[in-house]
Amino acid sequence: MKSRKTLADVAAAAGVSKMTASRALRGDKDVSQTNIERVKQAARQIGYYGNQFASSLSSKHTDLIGVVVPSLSNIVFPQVMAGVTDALKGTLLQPVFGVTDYDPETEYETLRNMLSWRPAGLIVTGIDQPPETRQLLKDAGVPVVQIMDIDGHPVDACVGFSHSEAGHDIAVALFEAGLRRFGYVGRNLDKDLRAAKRKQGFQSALRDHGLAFAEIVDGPSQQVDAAGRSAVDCGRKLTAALLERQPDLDCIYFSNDDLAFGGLCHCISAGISVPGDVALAGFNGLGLLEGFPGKIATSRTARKQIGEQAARMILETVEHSAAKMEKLHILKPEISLGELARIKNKAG
Amino acid sequence: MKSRKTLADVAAAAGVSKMTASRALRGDKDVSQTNIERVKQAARQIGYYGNQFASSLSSKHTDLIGVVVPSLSNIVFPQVMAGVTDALKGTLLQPVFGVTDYDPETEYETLRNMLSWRPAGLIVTGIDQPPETRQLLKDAGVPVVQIMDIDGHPVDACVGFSHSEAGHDIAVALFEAGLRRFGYVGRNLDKDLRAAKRKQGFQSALRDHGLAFAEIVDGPSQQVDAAGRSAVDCGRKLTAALLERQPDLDCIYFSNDDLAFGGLCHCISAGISVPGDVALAGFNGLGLLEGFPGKIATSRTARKQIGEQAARMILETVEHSAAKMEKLHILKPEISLGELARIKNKAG
DNA sequence: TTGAAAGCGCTAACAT
DNA sequence: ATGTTAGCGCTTTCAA
Repeated sequence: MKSRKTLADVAAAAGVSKMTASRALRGDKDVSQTNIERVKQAARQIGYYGNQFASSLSSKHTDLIGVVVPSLSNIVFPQVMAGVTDALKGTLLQPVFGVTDYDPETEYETLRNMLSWRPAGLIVTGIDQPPETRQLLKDAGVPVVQIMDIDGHPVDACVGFSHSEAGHDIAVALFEAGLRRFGYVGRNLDKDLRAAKRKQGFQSALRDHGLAFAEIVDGPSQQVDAAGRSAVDCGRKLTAALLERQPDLDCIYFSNDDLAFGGLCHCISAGISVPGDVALAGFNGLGLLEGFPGKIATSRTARKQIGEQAARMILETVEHSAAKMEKLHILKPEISLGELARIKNKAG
Repeated sequence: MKSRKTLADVAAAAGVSKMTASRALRGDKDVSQTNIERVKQAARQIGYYGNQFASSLSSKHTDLIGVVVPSLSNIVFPQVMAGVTDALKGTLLQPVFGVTDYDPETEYETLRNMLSWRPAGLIVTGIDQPPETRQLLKDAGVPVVQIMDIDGHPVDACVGFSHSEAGHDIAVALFEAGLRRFGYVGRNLDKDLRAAKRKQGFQSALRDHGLAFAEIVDGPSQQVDAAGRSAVDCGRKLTAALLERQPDLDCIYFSNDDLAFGGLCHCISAGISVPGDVALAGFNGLGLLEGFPGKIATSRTARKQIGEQAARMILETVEHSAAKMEKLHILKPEISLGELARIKNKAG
């Protein structure tokens, strides 16, 4: 850290005391108009831009909101981050992002590190942190919002929806559309707990109708490669493998839209009609699906809004200092059946 | 910022002085093994995790690397961020991200704000910052690496490639594959300077062969909507519009892969053979394309590697303190013609 | 409306 | 190997 212009330099240049300079720059009242201008101009002239360390150390106060996400490879999380960023725009707070790679140990370390920056609030993805991490969050002494999942016990506040319910609901919708022979394509389920919950919810709904997945294909849990390949491609390959083993499926549920879209790509290449021969269902409602509108059923998640809402909840708590934060905010995904809806109506 | 455990608490709990506690926690040598353990255990027991403000203020040193990207909606930038994160993993440095929404004013403010955190280095997307921003970067007194573009004058170091050359090169490759009637589909060109450079390079190459775009379609420059829709969808619609006006095109160049993929989706739905009836070319080499391997020609950019390389360059400068940083690192995109290559060989 | 003094929690530099 | 002293640059508090 190179030493640079300090408040003292500004004060000297403006011919006032450090305190007056400090007050003028922060917009404190009780500073004469003359001095405000004099100080601000001096600051600009000598290229002064403050020192957050000194400021925060002295004031015991920061404007940082720590945001922890599992991955940057899945576009969903950058979208959450964008939501947080947008909601914080124009406020004094600013987000600081951390990435865990779906690794609990990394998550713990990331949080410890964030706490050493004394953030004004914390937004953490997921609700199933290990005990030690939960303890860290509880003791943090700042508002904590867990996002994306509500199936479990939040440390404090929580924004998201139930993934097992989401899986359950789309299974019901697909069943009611007349589909009976289900297959499943997933990936990374050992680490992606929320995807696992969806699968489980789906299975439970099938059980209620005396059904089960006819076949399950699981992809590798390794990260996407450097070029970002793989999610769609993986879906394509797994779908090909699944349909080879079980050609008479009438519906495949995927752990997300990327995989489902890969499945669609396979079907188109192989001349399989979708959803006529086989229906495909994914999860998230990504822009990807707009390429073939209505071809893939999905649950549209409000991920950007989740980020916004979480940020707003922290904002409120910080501003009203009293803990008036709502503890639970559900943004339930909306099911979109696409072309299946027509088929369903015809059938019904 | 709530007041929490301090070094003094740890020292008291361990029965040593603050200095010994400080040294023990930071892994300084010249501390007895007994005390190291005593202090570390005391720290864990009382839940101490340091105060970066005090530490950095005192030591005049930070571990922060500021990383500024224009957008989170375009998966390319999260991939760059992932590269930076990976390269910094295991080092003492850590990234802090800022987003500009392609707005120069926001970029300036973001950088000012980052500088108030006295980062050890800065990674900034793009090379065409306005004069005031350039000045800020020059005066920052920390290593600065501009990424993704080398067409211009870097403030200091630079990692990326020439976009005009990239546009030029793929135009040549497509020309040599026998294509002659070119159309163009772009979006956001007023703000995305690099996309504009590619288009310009493409046009220049066409001119060299006495050709020009037969038709150009420009999409809206607004951001993607909340659900992340739009990039692929926009490509689909623009392609439909373009082909309606100019049905005899034999190739369409898109400002990126998302749009190109949308174009492919349109062609498949409309029964247009790709690349037989019309060839499509995009830019980036996204995972998207794996859905229909080889259907879309593209320039594969090494965006994750660019992030990694930029981070490594800053690491080196920081570690060797002397400015031994290489000033220019080119990671040229690799052209992939896909199925066009076969056609080309047949033709040649 | 302004300024002087004190101290935030830590570490560098100098003792011992 | 350990402790003491003196700040880092700012803001809070109190006095004028």
